[in-house]
Amino acid sequence: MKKGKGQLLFRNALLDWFGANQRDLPWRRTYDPYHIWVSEVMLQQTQMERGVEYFNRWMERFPDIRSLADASEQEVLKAWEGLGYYSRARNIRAAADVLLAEYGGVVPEDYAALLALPGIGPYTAAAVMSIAFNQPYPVIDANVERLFARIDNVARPMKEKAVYQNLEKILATMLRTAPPRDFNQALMELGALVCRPRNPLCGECPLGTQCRALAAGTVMQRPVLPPRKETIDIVMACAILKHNGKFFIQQRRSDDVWGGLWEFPGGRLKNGESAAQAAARELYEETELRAVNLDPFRTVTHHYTRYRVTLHAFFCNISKVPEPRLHAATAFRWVALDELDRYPFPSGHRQLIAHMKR
DNA sequence: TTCCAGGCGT
DNA sequence: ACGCCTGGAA
Repeated sequence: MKKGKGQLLFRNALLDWFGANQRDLPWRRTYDPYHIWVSEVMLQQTQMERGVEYFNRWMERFPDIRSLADASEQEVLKAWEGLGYYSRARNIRAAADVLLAEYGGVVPEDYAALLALPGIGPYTAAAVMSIAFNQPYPVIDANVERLFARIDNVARPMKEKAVYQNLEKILATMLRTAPPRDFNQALMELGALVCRPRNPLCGECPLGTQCRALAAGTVMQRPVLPPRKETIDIVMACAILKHNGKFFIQQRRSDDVWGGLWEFPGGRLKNGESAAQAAARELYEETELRAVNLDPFRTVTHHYTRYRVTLHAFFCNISKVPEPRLHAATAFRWVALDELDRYPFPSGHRQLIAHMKR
């Protein structure tokens, strides 16, 4: 991008567009720092429409930092259920404790203090500083990277050090005169609504005359993305154990995938093993309970990271009075079908529960 | 059915 | 550098 006059044109066109086109979102009603913080973390991973639903439910349940700090981790995970990346929910909860203990329950207007909180990195700290407090900190998220990759027709990955530092410099310069709250939001909003990853609306873009990728016909090749990693298929089986009308669930360790969430015992098939054999074996290895009457129920698929999981579920019983000994989990419960909703489950297990209730 | 997004912690 | 997670778009 050109310096001086070019940057001024850029900023004015961007701010005019934002003034006329910004969406009416719940956290834009007050710009309360707690609202901005939670919405930024939620929106990092969630499409806007779903994010608004989760945000509104969250604020109803945890209207302020104190109510969040008073809540159990289970309640917080339940409110986050379905969003994925559950460490983020645990981190928000942990940060609320720190804010209460060290900052009187208030979000500090201090970049370094924000950065030191669990789950807050450079992006979120800059977003809270600029959007909540209107301070001149550049925010660089994927929207901003994509927008500038196209404006400047950058042929290298945006994460490259020199490329990234150049972008930081441009934004810092513009923020010397632009209003931080509106400017940063405008960049991200334009990236989300117009300069979209697929099907960008270049005909409606207020920066079209300044876009080098548009002029060069390379919009769809920008930004340059790193090569995708291969998807790995894995097959798993789980045992839905029913005894005296209740179902056995166990809670995953907090340092593991889906930490703190609940599940039916299960695991990966070994070489040459059938799904039913794996379900019974995993149940025994994880709980020392012996399955009888294994009955195929449903097969569901879900994804995490670069794995595609096919999960075979089996109903089963046990013959003797149960006293499980846990080897893969931190707690267990016997729960009636109607009560399962109170516990947070990973996506695949929630699919199974939905089928059980039909 | 496949592909895709995306900041933080380790 | 890599793992975390999911639902919706293509």
